Amino acid sequence: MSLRHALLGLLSEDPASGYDLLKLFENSLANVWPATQSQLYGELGRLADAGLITVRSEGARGRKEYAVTDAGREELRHWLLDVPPVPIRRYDMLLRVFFFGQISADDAIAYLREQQQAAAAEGERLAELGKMIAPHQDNFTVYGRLALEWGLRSSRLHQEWAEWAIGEVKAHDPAANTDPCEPG
Amino acid sequence: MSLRHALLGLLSEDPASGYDLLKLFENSLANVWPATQSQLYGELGRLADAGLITVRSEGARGRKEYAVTDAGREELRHWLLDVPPVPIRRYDMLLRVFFFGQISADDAIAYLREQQQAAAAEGERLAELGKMIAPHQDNFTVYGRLALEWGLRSSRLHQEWAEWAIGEVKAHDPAANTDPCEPG
DNA sequence: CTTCGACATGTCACTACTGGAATGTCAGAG
DNA sequence: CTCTGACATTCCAGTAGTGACATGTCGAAG
Repeated sequence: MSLRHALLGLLSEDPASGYDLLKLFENSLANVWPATQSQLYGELGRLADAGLITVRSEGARGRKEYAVTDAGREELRHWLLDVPPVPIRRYDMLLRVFFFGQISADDAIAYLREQQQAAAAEGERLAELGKMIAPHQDNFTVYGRLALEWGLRSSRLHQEWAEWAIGEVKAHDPAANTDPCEPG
Repeated sequence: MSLRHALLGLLSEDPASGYDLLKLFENSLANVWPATQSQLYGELGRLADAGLITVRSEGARGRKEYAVTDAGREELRHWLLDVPPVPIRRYDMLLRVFFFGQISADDAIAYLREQQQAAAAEGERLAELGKMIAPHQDNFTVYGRLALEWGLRSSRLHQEWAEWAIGEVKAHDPAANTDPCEPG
């Protein structure tokens, strides 16, 4: 139920509509907790039903501006301080590695190279994102940078690991010949 | 739908029953793709319906030993070679970081320290796991070690990042006093 | 005045995953 | 002979997440 708290957290900084929140999400929270539009609106409804947020005003085009209530703020604090975060470890990418025995060493290496490149691209994307966001502004941005740094380090880890893993696969099957520098 | 392929992959090495697979999962795939018992049995049924696996024999206590079919092996290869892995990025732990503005710097630092310790513990667990599994044996074990190394590096990343983040939080709020070495 | 794009919300069917309960078998220890 | 624990499967209700579709408003450009 983290989306619930993500919304509560965003609304704690500033009141906003579902549409606003969707936009805010895009280059911040979506990087650590993606959500679709339908999920977001649904959760806002449930949050309002539970009294954790309220419709502070209704604007043009059916716009509903939500604001967090005292109960909501309390719930957010409780989540931040008392609820241990659940480590989510589902790595499609690593799952495949277990089954490298089913494909050739060359195919395995090609796979790892693709992963390395994907990680590099992700690193670039995050670096770009870092340049885009203003120097500091609000709390949200300041602390978001901590998460961004995590992403940058993670991207580096992926690249280095892939490099290492390619070496391992080659060591395990010396016949593999994807390196153009070493002719047979 | 990765569980489907995880099962196909396991059965590609050796035929097994649902119960066997559940055990196999525990200290291997569960680290990169957890699954509950109900999910596993359900998926086996669907896999059999789809003709990707078959019941090769029925033993005592209703035991059904499944084996992968040619279609199943083909599906596994296809998944490994042609389907790009979906990066899953849902980090409850990082989500909370965005909302550090809602709690005190001391609380934020305490949170980061807990994360650091959790990562250290996870590292230990994986190191233990590495000692437990036999030197090499089958393909599955050999390549599983690549995933294990990823876990070890990831654990180190978490620890180092947490250390760094604590420094950042302190720099942002110099009043924070959780470091016993620097008296006020 | 029309059309287009941004604003804005809601709903639906589907899949994946969680957690728990129910049911039963078989081998070995006492 | 009985009990326990490992073996073994099935079902179910509930939640979270996905992707697509439906609906409608408003301002500005042409």
